[in-house]
Amino acid sequence: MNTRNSDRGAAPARGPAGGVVIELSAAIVTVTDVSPKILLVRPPELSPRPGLPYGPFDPTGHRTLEEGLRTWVEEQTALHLGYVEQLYTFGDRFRDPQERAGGPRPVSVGYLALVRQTALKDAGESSWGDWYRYFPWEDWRDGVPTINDQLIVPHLTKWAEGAKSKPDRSRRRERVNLAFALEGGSWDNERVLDRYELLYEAGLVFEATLDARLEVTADLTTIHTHTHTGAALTKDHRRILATAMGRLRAKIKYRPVIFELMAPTFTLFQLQRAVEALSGGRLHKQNFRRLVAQEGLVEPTGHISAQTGGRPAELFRFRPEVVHERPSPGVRVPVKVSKRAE
Amino acid sequence: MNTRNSDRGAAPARGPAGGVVIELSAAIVTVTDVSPKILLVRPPELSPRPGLPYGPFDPTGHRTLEEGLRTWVEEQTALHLGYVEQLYTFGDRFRDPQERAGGPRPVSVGYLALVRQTALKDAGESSWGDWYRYFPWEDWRDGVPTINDQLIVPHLTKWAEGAKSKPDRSRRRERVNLAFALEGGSWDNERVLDRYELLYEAGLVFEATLDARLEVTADLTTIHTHTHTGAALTKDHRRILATAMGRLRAKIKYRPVIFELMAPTFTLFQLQRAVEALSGGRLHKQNFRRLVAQEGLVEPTGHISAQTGGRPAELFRFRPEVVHERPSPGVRVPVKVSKRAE
DNA sequence: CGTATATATGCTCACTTTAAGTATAATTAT
DNA sequence: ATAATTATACTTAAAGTGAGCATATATACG
Repeated sequence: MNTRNSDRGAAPARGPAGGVVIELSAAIVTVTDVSPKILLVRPPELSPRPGLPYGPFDPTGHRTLEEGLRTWVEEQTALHLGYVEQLYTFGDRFRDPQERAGGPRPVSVGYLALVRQTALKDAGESSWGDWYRYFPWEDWRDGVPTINDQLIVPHLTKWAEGAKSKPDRSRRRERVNLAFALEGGSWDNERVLDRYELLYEAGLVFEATLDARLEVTADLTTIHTHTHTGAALTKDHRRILATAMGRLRAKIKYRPVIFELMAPTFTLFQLQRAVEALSGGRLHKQNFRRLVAQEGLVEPTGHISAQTGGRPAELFRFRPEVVHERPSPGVRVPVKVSKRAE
Repeated sequence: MNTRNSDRGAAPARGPAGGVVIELSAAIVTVTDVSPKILLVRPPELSPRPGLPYGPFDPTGHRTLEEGLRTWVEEQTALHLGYVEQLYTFGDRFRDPQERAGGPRPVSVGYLALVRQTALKDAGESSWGDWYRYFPWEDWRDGVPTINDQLIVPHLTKWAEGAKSKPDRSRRRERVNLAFALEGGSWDNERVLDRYELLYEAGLVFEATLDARLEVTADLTTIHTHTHTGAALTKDHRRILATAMGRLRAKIKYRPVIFELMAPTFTLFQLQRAVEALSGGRLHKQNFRRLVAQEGLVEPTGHISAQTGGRPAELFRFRPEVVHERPSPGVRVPVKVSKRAE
């Protein structure tokens, strides 16, 4: 694999100083067994942090934005992208610190891409990382992450109370309650971006303190490195990843995209593990099988799996016809949070 | 109001020939009584068709894309935008015919904006148009539109059978069935874009035949003007509007955005009419009130409305607290299609 | 004044869906 | 053998949904 960060090679789309340059960035996701993975590339010279792969948009060569994305991804990696979906276009000033040095304004069109678990090794400049390494507070499969109660919620509460005006305080408090399921609220696993932005604003993620330092208005008393609130990525790539996670978590509920990540045949438990990995919660096993069966999402192959300790399971395959039968076929399961050790 | 199409005035973001220029286009939506409205501007010199308002993105002046949009909209119109949401970034080659004449590649970041029904008259170069004028096949409030059965479905079926290869035919047939609820399928009011793209590919909308003519590969035997399949808009603006409609129809089901379009107080029937207008279907009145009540979306004001023939109705207001109580508060109503005269 | 008509609102009821659990089957590890 | 592990069938209580009936309060019009 030869994924390269396009800091070298963006020339075709680079405008004049004061101009605009369009990047196409990709959150390329896969799932191996119980772990959701994101493709990351080695950091460019300036930054010690890894980042999402991205490439330039070539207005003379690329017929569409998506074609542009597919082209450079498949050129630079051995990956064939299956499902591809545009996420959001990011254009905040200084999302790339380079801009401060007089570079052009980089506007990034973010994409979500799904690839099946491959035998690809981490090679060259790219590697697969568990996405909860960057979002530890999002993994509720083993109960509420300790970091939430012990670090994040206390800090966010303090941050909320630290606002200057009273309405500001109340607004901050409400945002924190809503995003982190305080005061009787329930955890919404799709609000990944909301939560990241709160942490950013409160200075609890490394990117925030770095950006603040560059603005020379930093309050350096509360620097938190990646050891506390997940590993950092370059520029605003963690924000893009948050957008991708939220979108994917939402999408599996009403479109059969989960099967873009599965092998051609699979056991129901493997399917459940994949959904749980992406959703960050646990599912009720018996209800899960009833659901996928009665939604017509899968059909039995007749074969049974190689045993993995316990009664052998039947192998299933995706039923593509479901798309024509139901209005919005997906794994519409209530992702329940398991109470842990308490 | 002084909305201007930015064909005049896009200079700040215009790159060199072969470069990229970023436009910010807005689907500005409101609802008056029973009619969903979209803000349109007078066509630029070249086109006889109206279009969405759009303006340039100024990389030196605008801090964020959304700020850029708000800035030029509020400069050029008297409108204060309330809810604003990024939709999609459109970058297909030749989405603007000007590009063929050697202009820069225009990439358009589309936004959905909601404004309350205002007393604003159609004035100057902009006007409010009922969005079903451009999508007559989407309005099922009085049963399935005649155009669907009498014109669209027969033509699309013929188009599907006209594909060269057998798998192509089958793919086309499936897309048509799914999008237009054929063969026992149910109408999904969110698939606005899917349907528009089918009509475009089949050459049933005016834009398609125009674009084809410009490519000089047109089959001009099947030109359909706006009288048959809705009025046309400039460039790809009908596609952008389709995206906005689909997104809005989806969003009202799980976010209380409908209240961005209502007056501060309203009767439940007015609220129902607004939802029906956007959704393009009818709702069961009694269940609708039960739903908005038990979801906690509204609260009574104690006042009653000025009568409009019939028993006076109580006035309600939005309950903003609902956002903190439920995971995804919205008007999650089954938009049923009323069977008409059959 | 009385009747038709229109809208508003409360309530019932059958049916479906959902969350959660019990029970049992078929395998591996020790 | 026995414990542990995974698979799968079935039950049940609670909640939600779709449809309709009944009644209340207004206007329009003879």
